[in-house]
Amino acid sequence: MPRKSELNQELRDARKEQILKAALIVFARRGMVATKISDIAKEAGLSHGLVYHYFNSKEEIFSLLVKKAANSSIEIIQQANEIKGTPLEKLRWMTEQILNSFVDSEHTLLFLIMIQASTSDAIPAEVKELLTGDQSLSPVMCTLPIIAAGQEKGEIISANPVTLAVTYYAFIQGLAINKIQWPECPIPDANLLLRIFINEKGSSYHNE
Amino acid sequence: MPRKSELNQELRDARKEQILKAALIVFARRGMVATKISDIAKEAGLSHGLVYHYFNSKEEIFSLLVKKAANSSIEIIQQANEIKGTPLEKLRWMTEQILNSFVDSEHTLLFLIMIQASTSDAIPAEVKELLTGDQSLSPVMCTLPIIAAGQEKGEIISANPVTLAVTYYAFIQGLAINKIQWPECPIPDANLLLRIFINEKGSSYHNE
DNA sequence: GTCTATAGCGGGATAGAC
DNA sequence: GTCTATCCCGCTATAGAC
Repeated sequence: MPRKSELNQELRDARKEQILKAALIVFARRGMVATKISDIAKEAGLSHGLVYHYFNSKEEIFSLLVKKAANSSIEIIQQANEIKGTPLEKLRWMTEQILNSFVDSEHTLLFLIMIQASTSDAIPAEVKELLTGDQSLSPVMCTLPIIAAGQEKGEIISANPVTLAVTYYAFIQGLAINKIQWPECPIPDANLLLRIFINEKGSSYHNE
Repeated sequence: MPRKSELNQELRDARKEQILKAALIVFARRGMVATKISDIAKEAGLSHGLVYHYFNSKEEIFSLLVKKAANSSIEIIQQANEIKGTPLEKLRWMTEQILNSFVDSEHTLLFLIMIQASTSDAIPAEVKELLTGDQSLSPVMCTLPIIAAGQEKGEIISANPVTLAVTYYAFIQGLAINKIQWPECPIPDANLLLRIFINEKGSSYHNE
């Protein structure tokens, strides 16, 4: 492949990234339906016609962002599974990663995109399926084994693991939403959130 | 006032309620912008023209629902303040009320309307002001005195009260969102949420 | 009071100039 | 590759029949 077209490809990819980045901002703040292609174009600093030179439709752009969001959220859980430590330490590490990511707005915005995609009936079915496609990849499902292991070990209270996971993710989603309403809102420490899990009485370290 | 027009007024109000109820359902699930007047009409079982006989615009309908949602959320906090008991007992009562209301879908939907109104830039400023108008009436602000009193008493851990309140409402909002993604999802017990507040003996959590 | 028909406009997507 | 002009559909809101 000649040098020139490689370079062109890179420029093309950079432009696509630029548009996606702009789209992320406006989609997260206005919602998919309320966002006009011209909003994205204005945010990216180019004409609305050019957006269609790089993407086929508004839905395609939104869809790519949903994919990106879903991947990065699954990735964190998988990384948590790989680090060594007790189940509770894995949960703490994961929680810290997520809470830290809220400082950087890009991750928060990706979270909001995912919430929109899963909660709004206005999102086309094909896009929603990106999230529900493989049930076993849902954050709640991926987290269950860690919670169960922690219960086995006595580190985590013996409530219904699904309820615990739901509650945990409710917190995460709620915090992401809060962040957009009130960008300077105080982000709690991971330990505060983990209090819902921790079995104070039978402390983990003496219980084996 | 003659009897007949009183009766007419009642019928008129009932129709308005019918439309509002239908609007609540579709607004919550699709978002304000994505909801068409014909969606509301279809849900209410009448023609789209008739909706305009009772309301002036889509925005007016949405706005009325936001008002209703804001009122009922403030009401719960005020009621919590009035019951007798320790601060923690007030928080428990309030949490139980809210979690119970999630069983009934109308309250959950009102919650979602409020989240939309406060998070989306696509919502007209006049509507957003219904929520931000009096800062001192925000749920976080209303809850701070209860939390502070609980800390005074030693019932509640000595973290930053604003952070605690933000975390608490993040849970609540997150659960409301969860409920629409997954209607049969397990709703946690109030005591599980309250674990973030409770100062158990041997708890080593400190902040600031 | 309730319906159907339609005016009017805004925005997604495309064509074509440069 | 980038822009402007425009097609065309769909939705809000209104008009007017019954």
